[in-house]
Amino acid sequence: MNRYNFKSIEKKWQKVWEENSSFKVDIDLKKKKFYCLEMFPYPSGKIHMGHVRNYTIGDVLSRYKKLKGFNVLHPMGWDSFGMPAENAAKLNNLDPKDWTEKNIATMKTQLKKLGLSIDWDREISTCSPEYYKHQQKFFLDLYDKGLVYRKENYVNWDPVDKTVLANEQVINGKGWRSGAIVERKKLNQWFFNITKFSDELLEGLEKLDEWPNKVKLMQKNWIGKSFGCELNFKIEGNNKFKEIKCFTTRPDTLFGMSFLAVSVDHPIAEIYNGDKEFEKFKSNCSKTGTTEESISQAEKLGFKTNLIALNPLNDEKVPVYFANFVLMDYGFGAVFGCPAHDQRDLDFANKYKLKIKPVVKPLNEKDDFKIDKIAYTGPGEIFNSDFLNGLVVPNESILKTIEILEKKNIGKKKINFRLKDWGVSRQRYWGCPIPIAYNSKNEILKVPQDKLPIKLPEKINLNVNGNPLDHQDEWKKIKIGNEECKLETDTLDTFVDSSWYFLRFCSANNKEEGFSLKDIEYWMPVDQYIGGVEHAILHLLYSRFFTKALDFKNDKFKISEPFKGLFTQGMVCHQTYKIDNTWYSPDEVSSENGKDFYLKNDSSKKVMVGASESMSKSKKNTIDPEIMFETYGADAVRFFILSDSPPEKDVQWSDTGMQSSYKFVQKFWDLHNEIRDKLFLEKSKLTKDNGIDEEINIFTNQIIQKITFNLENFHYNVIIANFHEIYNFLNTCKIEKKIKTLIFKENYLKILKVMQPVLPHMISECISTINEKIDTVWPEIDKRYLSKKSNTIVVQFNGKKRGLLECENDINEDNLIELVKKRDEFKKYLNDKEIVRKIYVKNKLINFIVK
RNA sequence: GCCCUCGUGGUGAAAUUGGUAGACACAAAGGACUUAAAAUCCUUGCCGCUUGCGGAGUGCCAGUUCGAGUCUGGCCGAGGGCACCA
Repeated sequence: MNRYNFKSIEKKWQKVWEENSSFKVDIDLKKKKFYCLEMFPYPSGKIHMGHVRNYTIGDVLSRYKKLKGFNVLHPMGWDSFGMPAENAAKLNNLDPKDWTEKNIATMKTQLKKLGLSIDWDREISTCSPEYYKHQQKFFLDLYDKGLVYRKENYVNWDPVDKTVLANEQVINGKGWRSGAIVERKKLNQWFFNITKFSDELLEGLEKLDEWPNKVKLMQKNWIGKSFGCELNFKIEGNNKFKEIKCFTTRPDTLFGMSFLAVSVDHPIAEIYNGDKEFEKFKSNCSKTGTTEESISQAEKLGFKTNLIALNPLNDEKVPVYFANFVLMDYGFGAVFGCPAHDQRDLDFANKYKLKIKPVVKPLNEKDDFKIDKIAYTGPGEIFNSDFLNGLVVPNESILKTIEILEKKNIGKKKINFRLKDWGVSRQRYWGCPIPIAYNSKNEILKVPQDKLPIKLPEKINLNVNGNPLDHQDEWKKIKIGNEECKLETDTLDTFVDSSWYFLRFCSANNKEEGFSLKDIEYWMPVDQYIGGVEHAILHLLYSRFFTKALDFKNDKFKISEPFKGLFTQGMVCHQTYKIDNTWYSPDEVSSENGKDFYLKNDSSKKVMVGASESMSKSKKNTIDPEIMFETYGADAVRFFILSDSPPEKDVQWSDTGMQSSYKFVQKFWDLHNEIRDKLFLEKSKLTKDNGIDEEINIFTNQIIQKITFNLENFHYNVIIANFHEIYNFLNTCKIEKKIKTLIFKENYLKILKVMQPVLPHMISECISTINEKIDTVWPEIDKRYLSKKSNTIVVQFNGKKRGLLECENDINEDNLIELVKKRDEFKKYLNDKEIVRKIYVKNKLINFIVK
């Protein structure tokens, strides 16, 4: 038997694809385009299983669409600016550029080994001046449009990475990369005015019907639009502060107000400058901080001021508190407290013995409706509220109240967003330089076009405090007009790099422009974007913003959303192994029975088997893709990574699963060779056999139908099951000696074609061993074979399945009933019984209701 | 606390619109072939009794329906997101 040698055959086909530029594409107006894009990798060193899964999914889709006749753009590049390069370089005295380029070379080789259908002529790397020079132009373009500004403000300062983090990059009060506790620091920073597009970004979500709802919802919550009312409260007790502004979404509960709460960062805090008690309270607040869990448990705390606020509706006087649950950066940093209808306010009121006056009662409640420990936030009607009484909550009450408040000049309608502007300044070397300079008066000047790009200096000393670029005095010098100026030394957040790379792929080799309109008009939007859900907010929201920012004040740019379809794949998990606090990798442990694990080099040491978790270097539960390619071949790895779970869910790596995928490849190859001998060799005599031909026609068309459906719907795990069905069917045919007809041969070719996207190397080889051309056509489905000549009909009595009946196709109800009555096994259900009702579902089921 | 998603055999999972629950695989047990192993193939997989059949069965409890994994309501559990966001 001729064993399948994946090593030579995979190499062979990868070479063929490379030499023929098989996946190189250009605009072809005669063809429909399909732009398939997977999130590009950060070149950290080697690819990991997450990449394998991500790129396999995209590759199967791309190859399928190509066979379907689409002009498929499937590019790859490198998100190559960023801190790991700088940190690694610092540590080992290297240049970030060298480190990055070496990693790219390694990972590119690895990706090629996976057999991806990439147009490598379009490869891009964001750290190359060829890429970032365009980004600098876009920065200036956005600056001209007023979408970029500089302001001094408090920033999230990561003391380990010595850089500024965006709000989104602060997770639980810690830097997303370093894990260090983030500090507050005042700095001059560059901002993108993403909030200008708050509404558009929100509304755009509704049109993205090929995005997972989960992601859309996360973005919606992140943008956090709320509708309410801005209110002015008169303040007594201090000459300087006569008024405090509040934002509320529940103006209709204003009659229930019993205190006013402001943030400790509110301007009125000035009154308490130097007050020891207040300082103590303030530092207490910052201890509970703005960070999650700890805070959610934290008690509601207040600091009573000497100020009095007047309820604008009835001049009722209420106390003013500083409160730890009010944040300065949302609304106006002040809220009115209505304990009856807000749980936080209620907890606060109970603690400080403040009045609790209900003003909303559920319908059908009496006027003595009382609030105890739980605030009432449900629907109902307004009461205890003078001229607001009787309004229906919430539909009528909020709008009507705002109307009334506006008429009385007390407040006005207001829409508030949670979204904040995107701070893009980073005090790092390894990023895109910001094309801005400052003259001696510290005025902001754009770097003129003829001085672009501002290239990063190379081979500089990175082991300095703060931003290495600050120390590059020569590099900083730039002459603008007649003025000696200094370059901005901040570089751009790397999320800027990835906010437009999908446009660059359309014109990857255009030296003059970042993209050409002609190219993006044809290729954009990305038809299918595939990546991890961890980018649901950051990257995906920034990319949407950047696209809208380019579109802003630009009639020629006609794209408003970059990604038409989005698919978020799950993670690759593996069990973890641990002794005490030391992690061990899967190849350091072994097990005889699959339950108890011991160290390989010391079998007396029992290993604790932990939960299956997402593969990570720190837990050492990783499997190296390259070792898998070498052991089992790329096709088998592709097959396995798709097989076990639906792609949107996490998948558990399993050695036995991997081995069985390998076995599938081997046994299919063997079977193929037998089929080739029987059907495709010159000496083989093909016959005609109506029974066999019918059977193979039905099977082939049905399986192609299933595979096509599953491809279109990302049910890739089911496709693998379909492949097993194919093997099982063909193998049964072999055993039953049915592989001998001309029709069989035709069908077998079709079957090979639909298997090609998943197993491109082996199937290409299979097709070439039977001297057939690998054409670019996905087989048509012959619908005649989708409906069978006969059907298995379920026979039910009173809704219970009592048997099956094989009937001719489209049998009419009366004939079917006759058939059922004839059968012995059904007689016991019909004897002495009256048929009350019959439900017949054509070709599927008949249900008798009997008495 | 709020919002979202998901609960199907020993395991990973299938089941386009309500219409044969458990496809396909992994693991296990038994068997066939073989001197043996590998490979391959077959059978079994909840409960009850004799082959055969009957019963229960998709987290739990109700409901709608001739018929519910699928629809509705309530509960329990797991995962994810957001957060004192007014």
